[in-house]
Amino acid sequence: MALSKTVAQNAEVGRTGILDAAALLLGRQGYGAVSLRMIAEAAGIKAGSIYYHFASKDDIITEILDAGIQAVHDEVRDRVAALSADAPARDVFRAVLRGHLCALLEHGAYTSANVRIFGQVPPVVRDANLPVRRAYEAFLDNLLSELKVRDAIRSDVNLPRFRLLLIGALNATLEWFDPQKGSAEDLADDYADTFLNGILSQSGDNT
Amino acid sequence: MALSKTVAQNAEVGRTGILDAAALLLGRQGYGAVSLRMIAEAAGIKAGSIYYHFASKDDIITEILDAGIQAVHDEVRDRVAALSADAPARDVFRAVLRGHLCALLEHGAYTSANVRIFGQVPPVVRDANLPVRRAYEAFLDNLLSELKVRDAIRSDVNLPRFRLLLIGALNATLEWFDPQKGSAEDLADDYADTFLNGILSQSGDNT
DNA sequence: CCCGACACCTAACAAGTGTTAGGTAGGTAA
DNA sequence: TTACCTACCTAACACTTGTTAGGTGTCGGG
Repeated sequence: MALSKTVAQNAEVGRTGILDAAALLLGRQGYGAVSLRMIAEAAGIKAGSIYYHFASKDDIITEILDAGIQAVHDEVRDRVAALSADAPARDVFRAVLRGHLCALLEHGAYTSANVRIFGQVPPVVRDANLPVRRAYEAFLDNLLSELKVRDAIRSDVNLPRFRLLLIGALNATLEWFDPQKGSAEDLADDYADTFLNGILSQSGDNT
Repeated sequence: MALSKTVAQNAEVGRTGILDAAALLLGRQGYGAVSLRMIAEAAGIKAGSIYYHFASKDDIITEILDAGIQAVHDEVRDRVAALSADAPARDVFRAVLRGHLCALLEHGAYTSANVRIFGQVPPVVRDANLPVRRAYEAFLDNLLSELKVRDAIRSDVNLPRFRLLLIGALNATLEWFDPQKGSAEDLADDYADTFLNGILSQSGDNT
């Protein structure tokens, strides 16, 4: 049966083929709407065959969730590392937002899947994803507190809470972002300005 | 069968009893995880009986989604209307955030349900909810553009985009907010300060 | 040539899904 | 009393779900 290679639209097969197909479907349709038979068809195989590579559906989900976080984490880490050690706070903050948004919006079926389905999966799966998630959060907290020590961020800003605000706003872009109406990097820069400077005009009637 | 009134924990019965039970479950477990039999049991009736009040499961969902948006819209509108016409921009903005967050986090099984499941429901149901959703968005856009005309918001702020950023950040609080660690109003004020002033320190090394 | 190992398939399983048809108890009105 | 309406219940329908057991073809190594 080596002739039926180019089934459907997915050239990749095997373990990674299943994961790729599943991530794509989950990111688009959500956890509950995607069945193993859908994943199998998208990957070009039959439902039962999935169990040769994975022990259960939750097994697939777990792996996708972890890979999703890891992808953003890596992207952000690399972009920040590429800056010189004494880069201005503005540039560091921009790099974080650019990395997160690009990983989420441009590449990253896994990242999209994570943001979309994390709130829908059974508790067991969610818990399995927490360590990777916590690692990324800790990374961001460290980065932000460095900026605070440098006196670039106001001292009255509650950092863990701001991190939640930030990630929430960034992940929400997934619901409406349209790559044809502007790049993810431009959006990131715009968001960065808003977070850094606020929306209040300096000259206004502000008490 | 008038004696089996106080079944389970739900005193309300009939149409609104079903809606209340469904909203509570949907807000906690998500769309895919909640079945009609679960809703029925929580409402103290049997699954088939639901079809006396509703034509389908999607019918229930649609009604809950609409009520969820309407609740936030009303709360925000009332709080803003309670201010004097020439109230400072800061206060108007605070009122918006307080209204939205209180409706979402304190009262409002319907609101929580909306935020949680909107991304998971079938397209037909989502489309049915769009008009109410658009009305709230238009209301916010009007409010923000008034503040801009008053020269309280910087002229280079892209308002529709900022509204998306704002709502995204507010709705995301649902995932982590814990009422025992602080009130929704305090959180709203904190968020308002961040959005209005930004996080950048004035004295810093900012180019 | 034979032997496994690999990567898949077929067919079925029990359980759960939304949904429907038809029945029934209790109250109201004539 | 009779008739009717409301608000439920029972029992089943066709279907989908995750999962499993056992079978099949292909391929490289001995």
